[in-house]
Amino acid sequence: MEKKLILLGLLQSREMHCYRIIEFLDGSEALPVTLKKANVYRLLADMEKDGWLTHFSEQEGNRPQRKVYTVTEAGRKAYKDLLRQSLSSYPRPEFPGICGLDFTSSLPQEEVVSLLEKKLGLMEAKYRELDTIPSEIRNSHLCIEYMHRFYKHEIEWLKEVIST
Amino acid sequence: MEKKLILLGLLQSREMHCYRIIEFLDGSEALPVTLKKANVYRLLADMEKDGWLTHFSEQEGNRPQRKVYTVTEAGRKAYKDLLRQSLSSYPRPEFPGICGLDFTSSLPQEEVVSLLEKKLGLMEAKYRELDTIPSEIRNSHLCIEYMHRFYKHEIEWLKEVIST
DNA sequence: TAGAGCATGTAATATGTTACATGATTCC
DNA sequence: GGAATCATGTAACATATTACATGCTCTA
Repeated sequence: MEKKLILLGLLQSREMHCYRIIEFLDGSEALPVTLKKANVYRLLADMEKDGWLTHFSEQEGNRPQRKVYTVTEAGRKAYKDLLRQSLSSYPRPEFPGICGLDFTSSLPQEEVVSLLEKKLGLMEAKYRELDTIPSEIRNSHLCIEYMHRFYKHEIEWLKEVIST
Repeated sequence: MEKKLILLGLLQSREMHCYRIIEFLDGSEALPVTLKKANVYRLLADMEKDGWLTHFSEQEGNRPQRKVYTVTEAGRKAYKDLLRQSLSSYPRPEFPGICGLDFTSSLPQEEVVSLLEKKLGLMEAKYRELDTIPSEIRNSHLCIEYMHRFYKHEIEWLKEVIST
């Protein structure tokens, strides 16, 4: 469970409440998996139920109370286990984006080309976004570096496909 | 919804009952998304509820009855819509497999290397599997060709990472 | 002083997976 | 003739997303 791994990793660097975590992650387009709000809430609750986290409540002014989570000893153990598993296993990657390519014969050629050009534009936007991250950061964050390269190949490939 | 697209594509080439579809897909490791049994059953039922499919029942000997699905006119329309959307959009790809790489500093270096070598082995197995598919098939199925290349880059990259 | 939007979260729903059920058939 | 396994599917559970709720604070 990669998402739990990420959350444990973050919370070990500093304790946070859920909203803060989401703020943190939602900004970063550079994350290799999606982590949406409601899901983060549930994951934290689950991990607390499993004894990996504890929380204390905090209140700022009249704002709603919020739960600040901390990693427990069991949580640090679980983190290492998850990490070992993540590093040694190879979950089937998924490419929903390319499923359509096997059915292009159902549409007129020119339409396919114009649709794919739209897709290409979206890819390039993503790439540019990662490309603006300074390379010293990319180099210290393998995930970002990975995605940077991925999009590059992706774009090359799609261009090749379009020109056929 | 890529999965529905794939199912509609298949069923348009020939009508089938669910078990047959699963047989068909489960063999092919070359599919770009996962499609598990129970999920296929649900997706077919959903699409029938939406009027994209109809079925008639069939029975062979004393075997359990089975539903043979056919694509309706509305289904063919939906198929084209899904296809257009699939070709023109670019859903965020996910790489759960690499999340761990940003946390390698939590484990001793040698352990990380040996864990990653295990991962590498799994990648290579996947690659070889796709590599045995004859290249004329790969060339006519862009999805397969795509994945073939993907794994190749993936392997190169991980080797590079390990050697650092 | 009303409406926009932040801060914080829950509920309802959709999607996907694992485990179980059940009668034939085949295999030893 | 009992054990595996094929053929067909359902039910229970796990995971993830979208929509909604609610009380502040700021701005026009």
